[in-house]
Amino acid sequence: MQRDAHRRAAPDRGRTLLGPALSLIHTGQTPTRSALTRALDVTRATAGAVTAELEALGLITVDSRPAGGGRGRPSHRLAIDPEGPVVVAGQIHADGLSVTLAGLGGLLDPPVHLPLPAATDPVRMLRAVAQAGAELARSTSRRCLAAALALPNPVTEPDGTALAALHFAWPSGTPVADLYDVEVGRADHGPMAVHPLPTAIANDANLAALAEYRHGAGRGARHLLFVTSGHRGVGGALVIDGHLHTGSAGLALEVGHLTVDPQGRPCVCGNRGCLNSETDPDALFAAAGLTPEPGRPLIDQARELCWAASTDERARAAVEHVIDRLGLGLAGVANILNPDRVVLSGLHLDLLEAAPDRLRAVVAERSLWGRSGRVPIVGAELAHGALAGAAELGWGPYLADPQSVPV
Amino acid sequence: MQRDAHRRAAPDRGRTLLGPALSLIHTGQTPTRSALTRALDVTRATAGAVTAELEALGLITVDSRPAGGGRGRPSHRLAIDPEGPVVVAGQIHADGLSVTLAGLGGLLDPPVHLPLPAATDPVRMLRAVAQAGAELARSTSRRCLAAALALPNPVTEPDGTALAALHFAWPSGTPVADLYDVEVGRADHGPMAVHPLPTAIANDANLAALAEYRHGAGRGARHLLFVTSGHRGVGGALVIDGHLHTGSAGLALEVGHLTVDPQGRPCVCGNRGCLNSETDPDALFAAAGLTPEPGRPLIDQARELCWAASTDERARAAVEHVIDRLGLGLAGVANILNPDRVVLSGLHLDLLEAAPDRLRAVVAERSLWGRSGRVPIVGAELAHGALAGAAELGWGPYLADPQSVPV
DNA sequence: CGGATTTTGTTTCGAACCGGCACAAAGTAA
DNA sequence: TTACTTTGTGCCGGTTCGAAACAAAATCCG
Repeated sequence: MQRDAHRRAAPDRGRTLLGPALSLIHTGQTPTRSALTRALDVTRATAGAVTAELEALGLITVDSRPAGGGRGRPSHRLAIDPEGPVVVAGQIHADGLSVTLAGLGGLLDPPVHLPLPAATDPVRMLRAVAQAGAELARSTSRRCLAAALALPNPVTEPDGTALAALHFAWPSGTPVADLYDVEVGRADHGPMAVHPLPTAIANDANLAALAEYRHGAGRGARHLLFVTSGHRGVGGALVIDGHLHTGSAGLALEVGHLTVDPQGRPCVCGNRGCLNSETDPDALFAAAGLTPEPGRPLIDQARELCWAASTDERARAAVEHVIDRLGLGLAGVANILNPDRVVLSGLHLDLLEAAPDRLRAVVAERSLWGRSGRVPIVGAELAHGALAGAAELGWGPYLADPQSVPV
Repeated sequence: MQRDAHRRAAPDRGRTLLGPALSLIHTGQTPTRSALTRALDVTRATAGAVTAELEALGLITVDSRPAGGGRGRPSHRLAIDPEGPVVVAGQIHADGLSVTLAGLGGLLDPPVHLPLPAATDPVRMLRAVAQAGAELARSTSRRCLAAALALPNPVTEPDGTALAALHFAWPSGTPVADLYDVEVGRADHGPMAVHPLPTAIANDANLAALAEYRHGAGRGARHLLFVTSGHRGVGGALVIDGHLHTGSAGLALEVGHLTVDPQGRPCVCGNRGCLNSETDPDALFAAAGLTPEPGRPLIDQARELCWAASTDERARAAVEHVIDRLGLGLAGVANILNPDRVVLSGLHLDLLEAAPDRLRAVVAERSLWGRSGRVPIVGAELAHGALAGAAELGWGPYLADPQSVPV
């Protein structure tokens, strides 16, 4: 008679543990109640109550069939509810806009890509993202809880203005957080959306770092240094014990203008040999003595040059030239931050894969403390790191307090 | 009839709030129960219970006479009990050993200074510190709760071994934490000491940063960058939201070998123009075209050179030369960490005071984000920062859980 | 000077949250 | 089948904190 009963009333246990418990399930670390008991260091009774509460909130499901294993009573698998709520995750990048829906567990729907609108002023671009997200939200039966956006520019905190949006000539100080909130408020996200829909924005490198930390190559690290390279230049981010360190104004880890070759190429900042100008596609082509074909995206051609390093002598030499400078920059930052893992993305990931041993050797050579300073350098694992990070940003308040999820 | 009653039994409130409350009183932020109520965001009832518990533990006193002020019933001042427990704080530096007793509130007894023993092997130096501390502990009627030590070398975590103890030729990897614990265990700290006396060690720059954050020039900062220069070279430390960031192995912020002048002076690390070799006393004298007098401590002469900058043209030029390089290094680190305050100590403090505007201008010029990157640069306030930090280290467990203080 | 007002401190009660324990459930091992 | 191991749940109680009423001690103001 107890089977298929109505969802039980909220238990009198596990209120403050809901957040940590959901975060563990969200990152795939605790597939069973028993694992939750150990990870949270609570009694089985408490873990059971927490599980029941999360199930009642419609966030997780408990597998009806036991998952066998060793001796003793088998545990039931806990999983993110595939029909649970979603957030809208968006990204603005040099090529256009990307939008997707994201449930818990780091699971993204296949992203929708839109070309850059003809007018790239802030309001119209943010409106395009908000409307594309609203369309996705209307198309699903799942509740929509938030809309979050990744930007290719530094974002100040706590006011949420964008700085130096080079690609789109946005004025520095554009209040992107406020503008996006307005546009999301105007767009119709359908009857299943929370009203008003909470919004959040952050820098794409920071968000990609957060996503890698929770669902990708950064799992299990304590201090994760993330470095990426793309159209905009070099972006860095630091995750400390699960929290992004964005500095007092959101401007930490802007490592693009670290000097790695005093006699190097000139940079827009006025100096020579910045990490930006020494490890971007132009630097790679210059080192190879080649000129990129006009018309095709520069970043794609640079990646092909990396892939050619195993067969083409000139490509190999160019890759090594750039890698030596990247290694200097990474060692400098690692000596300051002493991370226990470094994750590379973008063009830096292609450089790493072209000559992993050389990059690791250069960094180790410049690390101050020998063995203690030897830090693992690995590649990013997520295909859409910034989008996945935007999803994390949107989910943030609900992961901290699952009871704030509307019924 | 209630006056001078026995200390009341422990109340049924404020157990988990004891630590935060004591920390607030410890840092002088909440001199009254009413301020505690606001700072902890609890009810007056809870703040009152917390206060009573801390008083019962013998850690604080409540002033019997009201402290007047505005309207309404006056509040009673809360203060650290001057007869409360102490910890032994020690420091090993190039000139010798320093030891003192420290109560809560950042209050140090006048330190006792000892010359370096003839034999500078680890065991004998640690024994000398432990015995000097034991003598102090025996001489007081206050209970002694811990012994903590500041070392001039990088200290790895969590194992507590010292690296590169240049001045004393200690082998890299010396297990200082274990050795000090043994020596403290052997020394007699008197009948009022906890047995066995807990011990802790850490790097002096990190500890000085922590002390400045809690009791000195870093009060109120969120992200504090601390940089000091002394006999050993440059030491850095970072406090994030009240916690030291020592990196995954305790080796963060070792900024001495940041390159600030590619054509600069050679450094022991093999490169040229490291922050160490460009801002140490030798660099200052070289820039002035002077040779220090033999016999007198180099650091003292360098400080005198800084003080002479206002009157002596050659000293002024030398100070500005060094300051320009120090500014480059500070800007580089600040661009990575985005702190909201920079505190300078040691010779760097003398440089700052000799030409504060120039140093601030150099850093601002090299900061990436204009106004947003302009960070206050101030001098350290504590006379014995590392010793005060060692006291903080020793008090740490009790600040986190005041109930662990033995009755 | 004396009551009104304001602010602080205390007492009492109850709610929320979690551990301990006993028991039940569901598998494996022999 | 029996013993054992491990997992899940119901019940009790303890700890901790908030709400509210009350009490206390000052200033304000007529």
